[in-house]
Amino acid sequence: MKHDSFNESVEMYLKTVSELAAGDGLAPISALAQHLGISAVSATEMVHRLGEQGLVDHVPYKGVTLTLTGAQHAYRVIRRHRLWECFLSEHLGLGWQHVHDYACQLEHATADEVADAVAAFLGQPAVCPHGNPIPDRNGRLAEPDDEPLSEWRPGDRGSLSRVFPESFLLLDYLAMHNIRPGRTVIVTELAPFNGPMMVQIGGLPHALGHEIAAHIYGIRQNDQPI
Amino acid sequence: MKHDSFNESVEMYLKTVSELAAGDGLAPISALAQHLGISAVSATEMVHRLGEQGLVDHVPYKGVTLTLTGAQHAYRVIRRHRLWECFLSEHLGLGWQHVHDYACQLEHATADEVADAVAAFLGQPAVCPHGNPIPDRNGRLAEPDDEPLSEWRPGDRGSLSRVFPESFLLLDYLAMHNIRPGRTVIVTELAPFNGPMMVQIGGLPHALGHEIAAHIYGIRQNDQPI
DNA sequence: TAGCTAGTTTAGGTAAGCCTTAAAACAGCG
DNA sequence: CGCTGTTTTAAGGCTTACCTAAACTAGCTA
Ligand SMILES: [Mn+2]
Ligand SMILES: [Mn+2]
Ligand SMILES: [Mn+2]
Ligand SMILES: [Mn+2]
Repeated sequence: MKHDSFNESVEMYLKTVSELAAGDGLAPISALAQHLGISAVSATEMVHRLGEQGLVDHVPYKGVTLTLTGAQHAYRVIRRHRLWECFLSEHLGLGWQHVHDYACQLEHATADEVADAVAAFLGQPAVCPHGNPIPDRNGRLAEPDDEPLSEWRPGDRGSLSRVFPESFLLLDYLAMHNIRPGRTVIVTELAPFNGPMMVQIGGLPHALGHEIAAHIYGIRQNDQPI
Repeated sequence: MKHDSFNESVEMYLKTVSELAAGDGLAPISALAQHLGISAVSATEMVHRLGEQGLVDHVPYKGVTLTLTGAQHAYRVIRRHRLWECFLSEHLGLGWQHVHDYACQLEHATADEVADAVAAFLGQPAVCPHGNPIPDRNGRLAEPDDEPLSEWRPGDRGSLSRVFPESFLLLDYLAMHNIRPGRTVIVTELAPFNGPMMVQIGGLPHALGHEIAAHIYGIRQNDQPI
């Protein structure tokens, strides 16, 4: 193994590819660029460098995937990120919507020994405050089997599991409306003409736009009693 | 106020100037360069840049001091550093000699709100695990009135207050010999020909070289009972 | 099937922070 | 006053991570 730690920039690329490729498996460079707030040209360039280092595979004009090595490093960063989120939220009392950004800084400045010690301090938590699973120290990540609310249908009921991907604007909105993992949810109506999804969360009615519904995941339990 | 946060490089320069200028008030560029592990030419270059930004004053051929603005930023970094040290050492159980280096990474990735929350979590500690004072949120630092052991004379007694400046090799050595703030100390002998200083620390005899004795501070209490 | 367009890639360029080597300027000392 | 070692300037380069402008696909649409 040549490198063992990378700089912030590389880590953010790997993390972002991992997030964007979570669904279809191929992260378009434009999405990468947009997500990282840089130009597509710069992203292409960086992807080449990462490719030379064996961290990503690039299919020209199609997109980027992580290699095994790349994925391992990405998961290490994600682990540190989510562990810090737990600490900041549970022990420092910082706001649910803020800890994501604070952790995004700390994740690049955390030695593995520190991450392990934080994990022990927290009691080896399984998920971050936003419900996303925390990889173990070997970079193994339990893929949750929930579904975005956008795929639920009227009548479906269950409980919210996570918000993904996380972004301040979305988290802030959800915090304001008291929407978070653990809350019960019932889909009451799907407005026509691609309109919003009407739901009840924790007993209160909400209208969720497409964007939002696609980023909130839940576990359907239609057979459960109300 | 133009900037509010700086990058790691700038922060390390400011912090290092603050440390080196702690005594005489003027940090020679050569010392800066050596401490940061870069060439003197590069350090000069960077000092110019920092000067243009109003963070340091440079007296050619003499050395560098912090401006008021520069000092404030330096103390903010030092505050974050020492707060993290407390947390890592007291709550995560990481070794006294290791936390300095871990904190040196975290100090550049910590928002002020996080630092304040850490301080509150820790109960507003006054000193780091190595005995050095923690600046308050306004960057005010209580200068301790202790003296390096190198200035003590045979017969002097008191208690260790701090290790300064901190470096892994020194801290590791001290940890190995159970020498740390709070321990009682008695100077028993000063070996001739500039030899080592013989002391008793926590009841055990030690021979301290010049380097080391100059970096360990204590408060003399010759009038105290043994 | 040719043409368009959105997305992608290449070409060429910038700034920060580093580097080395060499020459010039200075401080402190004898 | 002149020597000597330290400090600074000068010159030329390197790497990383960005940029804009221009050329180029891929894949659809007419
Ligand atoms: Mn980050
Ligand atoms: Mn999270
Ligand atoms: Mn540092
Ligand atoms: Mn310390």
